[in-house]
Amino acid sequence: MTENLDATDWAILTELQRDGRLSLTELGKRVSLSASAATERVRRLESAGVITGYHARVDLAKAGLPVTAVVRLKYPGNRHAPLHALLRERAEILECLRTTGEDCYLLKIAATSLGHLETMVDELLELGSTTTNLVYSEPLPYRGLPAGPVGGRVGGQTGGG
Amino acid sequence: MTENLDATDWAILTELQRDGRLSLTELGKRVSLSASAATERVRRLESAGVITGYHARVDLAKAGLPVTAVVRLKYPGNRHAPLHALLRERAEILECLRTTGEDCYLLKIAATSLGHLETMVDELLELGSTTTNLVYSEPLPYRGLPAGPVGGRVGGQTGGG
DNA sequence: CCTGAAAATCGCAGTCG
DNA sequence: CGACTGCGATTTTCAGG
Repeated sequence: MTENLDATDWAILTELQRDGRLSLTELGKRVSLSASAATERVRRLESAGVITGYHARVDLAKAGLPVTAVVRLKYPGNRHAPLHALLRERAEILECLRTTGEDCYLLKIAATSLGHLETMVDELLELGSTTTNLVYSEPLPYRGLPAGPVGGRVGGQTGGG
Repeated sequence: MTENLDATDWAILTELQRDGRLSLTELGKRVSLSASAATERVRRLESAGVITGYHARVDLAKAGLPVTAVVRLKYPGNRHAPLHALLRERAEILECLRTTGEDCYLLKIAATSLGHLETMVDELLELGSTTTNLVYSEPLPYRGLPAGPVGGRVGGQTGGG
């Protein structure tokens, strides 16, 4: 499952999470590898599915979406189709997690205004009951994963396949 | 606030959100601009703070963090310092949102195991009471913002302050 | 915003440890 | 088998229109 990443792989992941547009030459320098060696490592991480993609991050407020909210959706029954359709259709839904607990789904929504958010919530209310919380701020701007096989390997068994 | 983005800017944002490593040449082609014009647009979006960065996305499970959880933190009083310290210290905390509602903070945590998650939650319990939900799956893999000044400009006033 | 040339980078070979 | 070196193509960057 975990593709057995060594320290160099982790260094690469850290750098590319920090700056996804890093040239392979510069990346090589930072992890003490030649450009071609770094390239091969990166290609391997990509095809192994460890790196799933590279994306620009956009400031929501500056892009005209000053309202962010977290909506929890309590979804009776198991008919996922309508929700999935909504996820595809409404690009304002930035993220959707299916979770344990009373609320089956947790959605992160960006809106142009409270009115806009209200419209979005109304659409969700056709599926189930919702709990909405506005987002004041994001105290954790951005950061990648822990750099390396995380220190806290507590209770290590991840379910020995 | 919103830096007055035109259709071309939005096209650029869409492309770069989909593939952050797109060459400026290729980007130019896709938005019908010369490479240098595309470059200037991108530079402008970057320095205006609309594009906040470029990041590689990593598959959590493949990187050895198969357990993801959402933890809501009910934080009595207004002493933010200890939490902020924890956010800096613990890279397992992927995201932190300060929200309205009974729970002041919402955290997204990645862990190597349930035991590891338990340790994380214990640390948070020193700050306040928590509600934890495991994440089954993420039905919405990745997607950028809505392409353009969002259709639903409903109730347009974003609160004139 | 486009054209055009210099510099850097990328991708592909080949070769060594 | 994994990592370093040399050449052609592409891309980036900077000047000028």
